[in-house]
Amino acid sequence: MTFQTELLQWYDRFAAPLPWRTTADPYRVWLSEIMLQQTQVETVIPYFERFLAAYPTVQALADAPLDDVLKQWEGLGYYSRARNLHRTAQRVAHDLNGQFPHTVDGLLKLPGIGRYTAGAISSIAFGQAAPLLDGNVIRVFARLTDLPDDVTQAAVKDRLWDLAEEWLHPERPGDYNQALMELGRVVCKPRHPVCADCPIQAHCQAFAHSTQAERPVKTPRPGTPHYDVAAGMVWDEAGRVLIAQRPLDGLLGGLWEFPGGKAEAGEELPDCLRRELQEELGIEVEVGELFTVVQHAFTHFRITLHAFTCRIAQGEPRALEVRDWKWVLPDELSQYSFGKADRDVIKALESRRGMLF
DNA sequence: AACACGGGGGG
DNA sequence: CCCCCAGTGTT
Repeated sequence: MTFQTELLQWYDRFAAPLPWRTTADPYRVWLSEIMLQQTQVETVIPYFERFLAAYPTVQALADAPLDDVLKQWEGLGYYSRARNLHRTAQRVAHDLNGQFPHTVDGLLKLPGIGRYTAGAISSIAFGQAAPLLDGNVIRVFARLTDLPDDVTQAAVKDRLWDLAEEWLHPERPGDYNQALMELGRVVCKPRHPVCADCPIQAHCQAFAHSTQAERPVKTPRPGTPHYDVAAGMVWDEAGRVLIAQRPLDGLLGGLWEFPGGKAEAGEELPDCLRRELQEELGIEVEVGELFTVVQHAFTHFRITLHAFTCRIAQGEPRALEVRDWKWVLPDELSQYSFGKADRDVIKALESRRGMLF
């Protein structure tokens, strides 16, 4: 029996009842696939449920303000996904008569849909014979073939894409693709693969050679740099705090923050904060006490965020290097989307306010 | 081809 | 602390 047949039999018996598997509705398949990019299944499930309740159709999503969509996305990361999701919803709703393209080539034209996601939607929602390759499939294939090559190299990935196409199950491409990924998630795991439970163990070259732990081969990534960041909690006479919205492009694009920025080499944090608030908002501030300190790790660097209490000494805020700014009451902060580090600052604010009474 | 882009989970 | 994750877009 071919490994494809055995894999599908296993999938038919043991497939997890994930919320996006209840129907083949292209909208649900698309939404789940965008959320699942670089994000684990367990993390996605609650976001998917909430998002679908807020926006039951692609039309509803297209009609929503981007700020609301970003608020729904808050905490999921890679916020360009939310911006592209919104753009694609508007394209589908307004230009494509509410219908997603069925083919890989058609889907690839939409923002946020690359080779993987186009293959996933095309095969799962529309039954097209389209291959896909993600981190799970790379690992499964690298072990099946006991691949000694570095899978972080583009040429090696190209060969794995060829393999994905060659090995595709023509009658059930969507189920086969999902079965491969599910096998990688629950059995052929990165560490401690459960080979005893593997339905295609008999086909696995790495199992035969006992090299599972050494596959796939990857070049280690370099260590991440660290930065100190100063942020201002600028208060006015009415007890409101100043928040700024980041530009749409770049890190945490479109999210709100307590304004500030990275300290330059040798720069004192209060000096850094005064400089940043002058550059971004055109205000002169008086920097007060250190309110709280938060550690946070991004993919490519780590930060220590130092949040200072401030007051405006001179000037009114202007949107010089920010998309927008607002004075808000502490109770209103929950209406805006923030990155994790700033949410930790807000958490410290809430716990300290509770202690006052 | 290399890099930017979040955050949570697990060893 | 490290690595991993249902990748995409830009340069």
